[in-house]
Amino acid sequence: MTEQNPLSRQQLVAGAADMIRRRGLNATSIREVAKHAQTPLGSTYHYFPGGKQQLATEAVRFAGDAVARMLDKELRAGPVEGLRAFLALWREIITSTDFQAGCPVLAVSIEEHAADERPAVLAAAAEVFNGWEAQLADSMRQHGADPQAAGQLATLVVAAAEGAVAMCRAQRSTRPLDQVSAQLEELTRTTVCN
Amino acid sequence: MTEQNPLSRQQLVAGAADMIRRRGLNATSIREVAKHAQTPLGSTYHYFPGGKQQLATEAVRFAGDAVARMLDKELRAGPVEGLRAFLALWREIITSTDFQAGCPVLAVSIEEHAADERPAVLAAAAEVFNGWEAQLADSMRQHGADPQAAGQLATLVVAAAEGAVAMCRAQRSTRPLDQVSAQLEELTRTTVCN
DNA sequence: GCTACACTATGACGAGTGTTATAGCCAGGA
DNA sequence: TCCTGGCTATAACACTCGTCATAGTGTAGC
Repeated sequence: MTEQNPLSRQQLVAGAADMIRRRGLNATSIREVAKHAQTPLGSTYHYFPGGKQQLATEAVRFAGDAVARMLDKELRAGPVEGLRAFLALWREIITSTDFQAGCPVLAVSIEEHAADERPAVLAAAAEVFNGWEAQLADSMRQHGADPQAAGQLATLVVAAAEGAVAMCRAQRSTRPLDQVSAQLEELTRTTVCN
Repeated sequence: MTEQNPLSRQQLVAGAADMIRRRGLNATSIREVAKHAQTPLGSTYHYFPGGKQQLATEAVRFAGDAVARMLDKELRAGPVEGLRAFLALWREIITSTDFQAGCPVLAVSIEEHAADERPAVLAAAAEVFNGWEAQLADSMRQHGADPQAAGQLATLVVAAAEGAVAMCRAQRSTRPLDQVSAQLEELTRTTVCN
């Protein structure tokens, strides 16, 4: 078996994303990511010469792309259906892990970085957030929503979903996300059918 | 000077809260908290025999109480004014720290904990979130809002604010919070004057 | 005076961290 | 056959971490 290199690489990235969304960036060590992916520690620095920074950045992009692909597919049925799928995805993540996992993009956004530098992983997180927002807003606009209102609502959707997921983990309850979901759906419905 | 003991203790708690909201719980070491508060490391374990767990728990409650007191005061002018103050506080925190600081309660909610245990710090975070929600919801109800709608909207306010603050840090821009603020204000206005 | 006790100073323990270096493996091409 | 180069194995470096123990300080109350 020759070309299992990219396979190991992908497992590393996926494993890192999974650990980051459960424990946060700082508590995710390269050693444990490698062990979890059954990959030697040395290979990590072979695949990711940029070290932890690069691995984390790719993990954020990986998770962001997975959600974006799902959004792209579900939004074809309309903005409300896409929103519902987006919220259902987060609900599935927190319930299927017994409130242990959240969003790796959020996790990365609130952790340490020196005052003067702007780590690549933060920039990746910003891009992911912007991408989700753009997908949701575009879909609303294509269904007759006021362009500015669509942009604002898309931001609210992402912010409320991310915040609600964190609150669900703290309270060990899906109530925050469920309550937020009901209101976001209603808002989207009225914004689309303006 | 005899009774500066509680002063050191308070500085430790306040410093821990500040570091947690900037770097997260895991990147906040007791050594650095002690150094920042100009307190010996040994004193930390004198004041907080429960170790890091206890210090973090008190820091979360400290930060939560500070916001709760502010909310209590500003909500006396009405739900919309209270909401405005709530959102302005977060805006001030992120701008005055050049997007370095966020919410310690959120930070603590998304970090590591073993699958079987439920750390005290997580319970404290849940209480803080519930407290903010209750304050906002009660104020809306006292101003004629539908009880159930008030509860839902209060949850949305806290979730959206927390999520928006994190997004602002990632994007180094107050835009997410500003857009979310406009919509939450509008929603609160229409919910109160039902 | 002197004891009691809140607090400090200091150092150590074992464990874990990111990162680097070096030697070794083993399939593919010449 | 040899050699090359992607990958692995292993160990080490120089930290930092939470926590504990122990000896020492100084002030308050008797």
